[in-house]
Amino acid sequence: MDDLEIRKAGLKVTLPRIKILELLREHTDRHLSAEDVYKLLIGCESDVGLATVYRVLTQFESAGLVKRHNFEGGQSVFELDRGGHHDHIVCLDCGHVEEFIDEVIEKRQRTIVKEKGFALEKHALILYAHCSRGNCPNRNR
Amino acid sequence: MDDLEIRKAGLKVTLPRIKILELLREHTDRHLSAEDVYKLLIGCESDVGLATVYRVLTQFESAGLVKRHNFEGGQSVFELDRGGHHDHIVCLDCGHVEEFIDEVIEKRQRTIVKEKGFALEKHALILYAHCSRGNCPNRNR
DNA sequence: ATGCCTGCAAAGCTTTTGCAGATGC
DNA sequence: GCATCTGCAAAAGCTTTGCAGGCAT
Repeated sequence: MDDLEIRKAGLKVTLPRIKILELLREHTDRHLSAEDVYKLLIGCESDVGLATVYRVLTQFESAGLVKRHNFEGGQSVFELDRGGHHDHIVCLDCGHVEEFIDEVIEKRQRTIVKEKGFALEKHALILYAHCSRGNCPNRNR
Repeated sequence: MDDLEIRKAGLKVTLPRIKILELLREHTDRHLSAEDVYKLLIGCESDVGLATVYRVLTQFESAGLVKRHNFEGGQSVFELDRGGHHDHIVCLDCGHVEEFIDEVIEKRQRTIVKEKGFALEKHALILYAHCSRGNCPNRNR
């Protein structure tokens, strides 16, 4: 089914693209940086260049397959775009990402922006936190 | 009075530091990148190196005089830290920054994080928007 | 006088780009 | 077969660091 999504995006179905999409599907618990994807591909015996990873991720972003986020720490991270908007809780210890959406917050945002005389385009809400009691369920990185 | 703040931070009172603090005070409507500060200093006949700007801003950040934000676009931007926490509305056209704080949103955030079993450390909420009807009051950059 | 600061240049990181060869369609 | 894609290497931004001289105290 990966093929179809890639094809729909107007891109040729190549091994790097299939692999990268696959990886993103497998890691929904933690958003991956380009470097992460690159290392995972190397571990998978797949021989893909870092430049290609960046190119593919950027293309996927343009195609709406993927969303790019700028969490703290310089590196961009990527997640599969499954349509619905949501915000993020990021664990500062393990990088685990939890998604949420809260209508109360969404509504307040719209109200605030309107009050100030702006037209809201998009927003980024990231809650930096620690997994409960230090025993992170996902403690890599 | 700049002198006092710098001294309180345990830093020597030097021209670059005074100038940079001064600039940050003058530009509260738009957060400045290190590059912005550098260019403004050059325009002010002050001859300060870019590396020094970065160093001073980082020192100010450690001292709690300044806050660093990662808005979209790779570059970090800096604002004077006047104590209270607040979130930001950033105009995508002109870079104008409006601050706000909303207790409803703050409270919801705490609730959500607790529900998910995390301990909130901090958060970043940025609303990207357009100034009303395209006639940005501040349309530099 | 001493130790902290500064400017310059060089290096570090993440990300992008140019190009020749490879591959999908 | 042709256009698109890939890997490599080089380059491009932003930021940090090493070092020798300069300045605040």
